[in-house]
Amino acid sequence: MDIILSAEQKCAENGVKLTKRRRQVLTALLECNAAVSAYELTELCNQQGETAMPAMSVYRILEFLERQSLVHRLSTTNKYIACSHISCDHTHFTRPQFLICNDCTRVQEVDVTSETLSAIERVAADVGFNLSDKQLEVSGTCSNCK
Amino acid sequence: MDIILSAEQKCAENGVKLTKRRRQVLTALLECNAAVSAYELTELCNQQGETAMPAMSVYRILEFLERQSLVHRLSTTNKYIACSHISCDHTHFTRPQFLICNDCTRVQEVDVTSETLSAIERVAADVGFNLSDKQLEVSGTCSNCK
DNA sequence: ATCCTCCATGATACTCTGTATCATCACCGC
DNA sequence: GCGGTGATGATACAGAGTATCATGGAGGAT
Repeated sequence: MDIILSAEQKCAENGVKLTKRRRQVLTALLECNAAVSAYELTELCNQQGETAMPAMSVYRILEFLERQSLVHRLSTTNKYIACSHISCDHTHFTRPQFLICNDCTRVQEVDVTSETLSAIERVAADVGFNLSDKQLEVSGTCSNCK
Repeated sequence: MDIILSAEQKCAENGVKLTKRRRQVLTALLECNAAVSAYELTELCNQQGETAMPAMSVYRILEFLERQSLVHRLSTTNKYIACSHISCDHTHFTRPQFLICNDCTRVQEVDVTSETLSAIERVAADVGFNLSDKQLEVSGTCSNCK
């Protein structure tokens, strides 16, 4: 698991710590390799875990991991997914974009061209909006489920 | 309120009825002129209402109104907003797009060019996704809140 | 080493959101 | 009137997320 090592390093750079509990949550999320809700993740932690993981902690830890860009929160489904760029040195200059499969709930992190994003930005500017959060979440059907 | 008349007409065309209760919910949503949650809308109905409006009914009625394209559901915030095109003959050839203000929660329904949408579609196709629901919800700061 | 402080975690209770289910009611065609 | 169909009422419950206070543990200053 050198993804965890990369994550630890990133945290260190930001002056925060990837504690045992946080590592446990991140590991579980990486292993399930899907978008899961906070409660599903709680169960996953408890299945493999020695000591019980309270849901409250999972919420707090997910919030922490999101601030470190180690996980992403999908607001359309209220689920969380591990960032696919933890171990590479990818920095999110644009916000991450997601394709969500309606059938199997698989999630794919993708890159939308900056032209597309700025096109959306222009439409927003026309009606006086400043876009803050440029994360797009679009649902559809993935290749497996067609 | 000739918006209600237009809504009634649309329903009639689809062979369904805009009952008293449904009209009541739609009217409340139109009057508050904002995106509100199902429970907030329930309260609004009960404030002005003669007979109590149960939350369960509001959920059912919102689902109905959404099928008739009279209201839109914002999945990022779990809120509902009246369609801004009820009384004009606008048909949603593309799915509606929304800008959501983080500060005042104001929502603006906008039109994104079909080129932009197809750019997103292309990115999706590259990784094997078929987009089903092309509704975009992007958050930012509106002109009033800058 | 000891104490203190700060932050992470544990534990509990509660509110808000949404759904399942069954009963009742109103309208419409026959 | 009768029966069928769809809308609404009522209740209970499951799930999601938050508030709050207590406890624990690593690190820093003395």
